[in-house]
Amino acid sequence: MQSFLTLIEQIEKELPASERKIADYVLQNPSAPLFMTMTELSAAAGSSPAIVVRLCKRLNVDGYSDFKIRLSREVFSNEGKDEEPEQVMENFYDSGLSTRDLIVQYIKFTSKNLSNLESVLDPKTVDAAAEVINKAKTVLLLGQGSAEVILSDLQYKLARLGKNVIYSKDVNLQIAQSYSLTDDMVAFGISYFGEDQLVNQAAKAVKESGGKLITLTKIGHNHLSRLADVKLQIPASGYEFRTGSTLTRILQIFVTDVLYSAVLGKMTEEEKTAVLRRWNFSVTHS
Amino acid sequence: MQSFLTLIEQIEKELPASERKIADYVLQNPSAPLFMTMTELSAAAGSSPAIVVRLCKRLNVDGYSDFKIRLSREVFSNEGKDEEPEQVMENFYDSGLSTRDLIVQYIKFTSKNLSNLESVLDPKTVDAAAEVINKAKTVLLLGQGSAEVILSDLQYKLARLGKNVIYSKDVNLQIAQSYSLTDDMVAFGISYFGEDQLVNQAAKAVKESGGKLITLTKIGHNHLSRLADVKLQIPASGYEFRTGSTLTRILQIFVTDVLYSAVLGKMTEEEKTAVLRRWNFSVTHS
DNA sequence: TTCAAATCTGAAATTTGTTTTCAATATTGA
DNA sequence: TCAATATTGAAAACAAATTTCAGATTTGAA
Repeated sequence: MQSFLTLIEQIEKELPASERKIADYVLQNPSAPLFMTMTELSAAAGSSPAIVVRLCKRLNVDGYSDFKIRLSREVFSNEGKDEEPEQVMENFYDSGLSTRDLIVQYIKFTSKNLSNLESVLDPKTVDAAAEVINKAKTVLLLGQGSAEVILSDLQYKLARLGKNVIYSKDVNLQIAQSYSLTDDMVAFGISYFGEDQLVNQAAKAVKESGGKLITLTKIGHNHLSRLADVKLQIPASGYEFRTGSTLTRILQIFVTDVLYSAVLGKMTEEEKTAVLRRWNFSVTHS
Repeated sequence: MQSFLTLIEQIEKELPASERKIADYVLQNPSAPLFMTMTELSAAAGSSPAIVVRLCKRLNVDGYSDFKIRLSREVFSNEGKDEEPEQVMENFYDSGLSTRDLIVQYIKFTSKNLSNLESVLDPKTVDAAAEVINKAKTVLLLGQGSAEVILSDLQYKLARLGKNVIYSKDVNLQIAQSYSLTDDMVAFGISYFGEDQLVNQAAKAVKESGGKLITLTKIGHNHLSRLADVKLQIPASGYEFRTGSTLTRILQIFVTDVLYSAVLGKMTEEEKTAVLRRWNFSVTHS
C-alpha cells in the first residue's frame, strides 16, 4: 500500500489550478477533511464540490467517503510515530487545548508518570512493607490535608485485609496514639513532601515507642522518610504546582494498590477467602 | 490507541436487541462498515438505518461518517501489530508473580485502562459539566462508601476553584440538603454502579427541587446516571472484583482532574490567579 | 399483578451531502 | 487564428444520512 498522501504529492504539480488548491489544502491539513463535508472542504480550499469529486476520480478512489477513509488510514497509521518531545502539561489549561486534546494529553502525561514509577518504586521495599503489614495486627495511619484522601482509601484496603485500622483525621490525636504503639502494630505515614511538622512529630513518637514505621513520600531526602523503617517513594512531578493536577494522588493510590496486592500475595488460602468475603460485602452497590 | 472497539464491546451487553445486532456485526467485521452505507450495514446486520444512527449517538460519535472514521482509525492503527492476547490481571495475586512483575503488570493494566477512558469519556460531556460547575456558586456532593475518597478529593479541587462546597459524609443529611437546592447550586453524585439506594434518593430530591445534577458512574445503564443532566462515565473494568484493585478510584480521580482543568480553562485571568493563590496556600507542606 | 412511564423499533418524511450534467470559459497546439 | 480539448462551477438529480412519529415493547412503581 503506497502512501496516499505521497500519491497526492506526486500528481499535485500537474493538477489543474482548481484541483491543485484542494490537493494543497489536503497536503497541509491531512486530517482536516475527515471532519468536513465535501462542500466545506471545497469552500476552505477556495474551490467547488464538483472539483473535489473530480480529484477523487483522478486519485482512483471511489468517491468522497472512500477518499476520507484512505486519508484516515494514512493519518492514523502514522500517528504517534515521531512523538514530539512532550513539553506538554507545562501550563496546559492556558494553552487553549480543546477538551478532547486535554484528555488525550492528560492520559499521556499520567501514563508516562506511571512508567516513571517503575524505576522509582523498588520492589524490595514494597515487599518489605507488605511483610511488615502482613505480620501486624493493627495499623495506625498518619497524615493530614490532601493525604487524607489516600489514607481513607488505605483504611478500606487494610480493613479488607483483616487489619485493625486506627485512623483519626485529627493529627494531634494521631500523635497521642503514636506514643502507645505496641509490638503487633505498625504505623503508616503519608505526606508528599515529608515535611509536615505534626505528622513528623507523630512519626517521632512512633520511633520513640519503638514501633515500626512505613512512609510514603516523594523521592529524595525529607524528614519523614528519614525516620522510616520502610520508605515507599513516588516520583516528584514538578509540574504539580503549575498544573494543579492531582497526579500525586493517583500515584499514591497506585502504590497502596500494589502494596495491597503484595500483602495478599503473602497470605494463605483461607486468609484470601476471608478477604474476598469482606470485599464482596464492602462493595455491594456503592 | 486501541479503544473504540473496546468501547463497543463494553456496552454491547446492555444494548437493545436491534442495536446489539449491529454492534455484534461490527465487532465481527470491524472493517466491513468502512465500505458500506448505513443502509447496507443495517441490512447486513438485520436491522434498520435508524438504529445505526442511534448506536452512533450512544457511542458519542458525530454520525455515521464519524463512526467510520473512528473505526478506520482502530482498524488501521492496529494492523500488523500482533498484540499478544494479554490475559494479564485475571487473578494476578494468585499467579505467583514476583513483586517486580506485579508492579510492571499493574502499570500496564492501569495504562491500558486509561487509554480505554479516552473513548468512554466524552469531551462534550466534560465540557458541559465544566460549564455547569463554572456557572454555579455552590456544589453539593453526593455519595458514600468508597466514593467518599473521591468526593473528599473533589472537595479540595472545588474549593480551590472558589466554589462553596457542601459535603456531609452522612447520606441522610445529603438527602436533606438535596431538597433545598437553589438556582446557583449544582449537585455532583458519584457512585460506581450508580445503584446506591440512598444516593439515588438524594439525586431524585435534586431533580424534584429542579436542580442540575452531574453524575460520575461506570458506563452503561444505571439509575443514578439516568437522573443526570450531565453523565460522566468511566469504563467498567470487569476485573475489579477478582483483583480487588482500586483502578476505579484512579479513573475517578482522573476524571475529576480533567474536569478541574476544564473548569479552569473557562475562567478569566483574575479568576485563575485567585485559584493559584488558594492552591499555594492549601498545599504548603502536606 | 396492574398500570403508567419510559424505551425501543422501523417506516416514512425530511434534511443533508454527493455526484452528474451542462453551458460558459479557458487553454492548447496545429 | 481557430478548432479541439480541458477546466470550471452553478444547478439539477441523486443518494445517503438523520429525524420524526406512532405503534409495540419493556421496565419500574404502586
